[in-house]
Amino acid sequence: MNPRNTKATIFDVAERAGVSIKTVSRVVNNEPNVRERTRNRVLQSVRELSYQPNAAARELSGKRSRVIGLIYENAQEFGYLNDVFNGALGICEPAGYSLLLRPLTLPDSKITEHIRQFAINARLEGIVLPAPMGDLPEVLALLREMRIPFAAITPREPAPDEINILCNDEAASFSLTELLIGQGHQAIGFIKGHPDHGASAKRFAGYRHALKKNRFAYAAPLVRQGYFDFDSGRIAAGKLLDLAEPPSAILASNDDMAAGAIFEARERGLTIPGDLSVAGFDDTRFSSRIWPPLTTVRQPIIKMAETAAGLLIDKLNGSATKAPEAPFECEVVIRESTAHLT
Amino acid sequence: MNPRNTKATIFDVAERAGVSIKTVSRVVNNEPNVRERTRNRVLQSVRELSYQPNAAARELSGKRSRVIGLIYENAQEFGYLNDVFNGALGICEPAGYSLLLRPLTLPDSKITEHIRQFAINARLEGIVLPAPMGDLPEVLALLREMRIPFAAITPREPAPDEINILCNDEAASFSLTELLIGQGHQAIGFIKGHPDHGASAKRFAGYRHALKKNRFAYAAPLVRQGYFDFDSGRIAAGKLLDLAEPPSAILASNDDMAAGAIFEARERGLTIPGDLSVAGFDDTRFSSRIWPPLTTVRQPIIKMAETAAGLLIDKLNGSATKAPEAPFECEVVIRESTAHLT
DNA sequence: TTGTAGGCGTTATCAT
DNA sequence: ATGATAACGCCTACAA
Repeated sequence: MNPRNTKATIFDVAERAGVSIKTVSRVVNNEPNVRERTRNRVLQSVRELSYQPNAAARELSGKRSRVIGLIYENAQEFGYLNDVFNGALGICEPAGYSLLLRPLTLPDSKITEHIRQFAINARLEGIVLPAPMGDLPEVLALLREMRIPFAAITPREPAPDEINILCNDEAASFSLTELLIGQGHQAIGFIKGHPDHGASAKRFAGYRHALKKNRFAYAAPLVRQGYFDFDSGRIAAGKLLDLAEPPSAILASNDDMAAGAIFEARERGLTIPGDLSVAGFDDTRFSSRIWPPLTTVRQPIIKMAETAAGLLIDKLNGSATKAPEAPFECEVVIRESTAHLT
Repeated sequence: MNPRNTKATIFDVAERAGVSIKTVSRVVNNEPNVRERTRNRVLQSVRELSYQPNAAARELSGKRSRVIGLIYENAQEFGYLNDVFNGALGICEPAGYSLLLRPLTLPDSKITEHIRQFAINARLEGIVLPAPMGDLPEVLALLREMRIPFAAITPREPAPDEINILCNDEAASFSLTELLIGQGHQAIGFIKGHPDHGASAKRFAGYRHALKKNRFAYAAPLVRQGYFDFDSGRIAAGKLLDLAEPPSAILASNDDMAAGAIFEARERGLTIPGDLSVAGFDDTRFSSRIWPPLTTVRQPIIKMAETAAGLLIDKLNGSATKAPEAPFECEVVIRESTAHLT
């Protein structure tokens, strides 16, 4: 297969092409001031020797590590993370960047110190911040202070000159709520997400807007606080079902909590969706595999992660800053956990 | 906090300690031949300047990249991978190694070429192979050829001088089968795992041994092939339930397939565990969250990954090769998806 | 026990 | 448009 387990240096290429190493360097790094013919000759040699620049030498000399970090909340839904990993990895590798992962356990009072050490030790050039990392003010402040470019995936207001990827959570939540309303549900419970996550507010807002538009009175008891995890969804659903007039449908701010709600309902002998409709948010791998399959909202997470990594790399490479991305579209996925009120 | 975003070089430390850079190098790398007093003086300076050796320079000069790769099957069960990541990451970081992830999609006819490129581009010093990567002969052959040390997490025979981490799958499968037998089940269906995974054979062997020990006749129709994924579990369960004399219990070789079996049973209007008991293997995050919660087997995956990474690093650091690890213990977790035959 | 010189493969500077 | 040469920070000989 390969000539030899990689070895060719810039000198080999230069010799073979009959030029100096500096010219090779110019070509390899896409610098100007190389005659077209020369460039081609060098490129040819590069191919023939399957030359790969030595990253260590590059970094030592040029100051660029070509390493990007990805910090994430450890406890989190892995379906989301897996998509983020795949998306980011798929972009970084071909672009010649390494992606280093760093799980963090929240809440973490020393989070800035942890990130600082990570950034220094790994010589990070940039950082990808999947939700909810981009929602933490102290993290953003640290990165700005350290002047490390980052790309956040979270529904916050895009700060000028900063990369931010988001999708239309709110519109999707609105649609989902209207779906439930259309199915005849009069009392729709809502389980809020973790208050520190930007998405929580958006999803709640969509719910409220749908109620208002359809002239439903907002009933505070029908709204419960959750924290995006299974157990909190279970507890919140329990409170909802304990109500004198319990809702006939529950909209949870993510699928983990929706699964918890279904679990709780089952414990009480309720049938889904006969006695209770349940919908979630995220469309994780398991959303379609629990019984009944969950009505939910699918975000194009892989694409969002790809875009985040891509824009970050563009920035690191000094490319022109792209126009701010429009929000990505979410898609409502209707399955069997919701049904018409009979 | 930090004096300055890291900068001190070996020269700064040498000057401050009044020694040569070589002496500093010796101290930093724990080499012998340094007087105790001198060593302390150097260490002191290192601390005062919060000196961190420049990784790039180190690699360029010393040939060591301190990068470890982790290749995994992309489609795989997340819960397993998440534990593997956390375990390996938790060991690598403090030891001064970077862990680079590389998802692979199986089957992959060019897998050796992909791994070769990954190893070369990332300058890997070693590789961690979670299941089922360590079950692929061509992968092992490649790594041996390239002389890249690896640590495999899979139930294969430990080759001499190679690191292999495993747990007693077979014993656990045996226990689980006996549990079902003890519950009065006379016909126990079995869904085999992917034939290319080492664990599949072990788990099946445990099932057969339990049958034999309890003087159950082995009935081929009760054994179906699966591939560790939800759908294959669903299909296999369907065939079992189509039998003229269907089993009253099904043991699936992993939880994904067990979930598929439950799903299929539900579709047919069966009650779990009333009409059918179902057990799995892995205890993923969702095993306890589906309804009913799944009886399964828990492997200490995090510890196994930690051990794998730890032994690999020891090897890379030239430490004495540890004695081969004893298999890790699995634990049967009994939940509501299995019950006495009524 | 400690220090000196040379080189690792690139990029940057300054000529030409 | 191209090239010679000096960094970059560390480690491995080889001396002392």
